[in-house]
Amino acid sequence: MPELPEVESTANRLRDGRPPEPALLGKTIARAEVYWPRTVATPAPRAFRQRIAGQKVMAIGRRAKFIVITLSQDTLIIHLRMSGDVLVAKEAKPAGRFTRLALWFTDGWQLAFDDARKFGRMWLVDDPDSVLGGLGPEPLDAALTPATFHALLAARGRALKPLLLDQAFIAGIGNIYADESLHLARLHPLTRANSLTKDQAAALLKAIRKVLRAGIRRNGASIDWVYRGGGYQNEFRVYQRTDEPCMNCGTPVRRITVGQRGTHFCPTCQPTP
DNA sequence: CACGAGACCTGTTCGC
DNA sequence: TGCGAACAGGTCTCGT
Repeated sequence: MPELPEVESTANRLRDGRPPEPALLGKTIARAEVYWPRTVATPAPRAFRQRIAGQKVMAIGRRAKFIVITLSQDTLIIHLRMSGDVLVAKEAKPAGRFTRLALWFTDGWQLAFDDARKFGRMWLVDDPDSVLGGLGPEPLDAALTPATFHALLAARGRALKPLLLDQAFIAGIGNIYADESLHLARLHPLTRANSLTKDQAAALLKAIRKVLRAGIRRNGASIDWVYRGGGYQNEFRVYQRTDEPCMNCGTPVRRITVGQRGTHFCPTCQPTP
């Protein structure tokens, strides 16, 4: 489901609250229940329940597509993968059909992790780097300059689309924002990374930032039942617009498969390399 | 290192 | 209406 903008929006919602949901910041976890054991990547579910009880929520943020919840002792890291969602509800709310894990706070609220496809994962670790250590740079971090980005691209012979999806290369971009970025930058998804000029690399970075920021502004994209509340789907340039006219030139948007992912592009604006 | 295929999972939508 | 195929905001692992 979620990419950087959706995870950012979700992390903000948990941290600050979004009526009627209260903020989780400052709450203390009373207990946890694990309904689908594989949801907890580490430690084992039993140890997870014991360790997390009594810990207080000190901070909530995002790194790549991970929600990072800093607790008084450990760090709770959540990845929603394709269909995960976190819901804050009153204690009385029973576990739903898709609830894989729940945390109850001492003040009577609960955090439910729902995930139809069971791909989502959680880690409770004392060193967040043990989970997040291998990630590439944050695309919105000003420390990533156009020159640096060009150098990173120049070192890779891969096609742009799979490279943008590689979280070790750059963090947080998924299938939607990869396609949207490449269209905005007018680059074909199969263009080799090391063939980009300095200007093209700068344009790609700029496009990535523009679509991610627009996504965040709209609270992410909601394209089916999985993630709700976003509005960015109304601004899609190519994603899920197969055969519809390109907004630049009117050419029908084409859909191909790249690295087993549906890939949308305009054959005119993004000519074959 | 690059790349494709298969796993992990279940729900919705599409085509006949 | 029914039924199978295709498809889905992700990532890991294995073989070439």
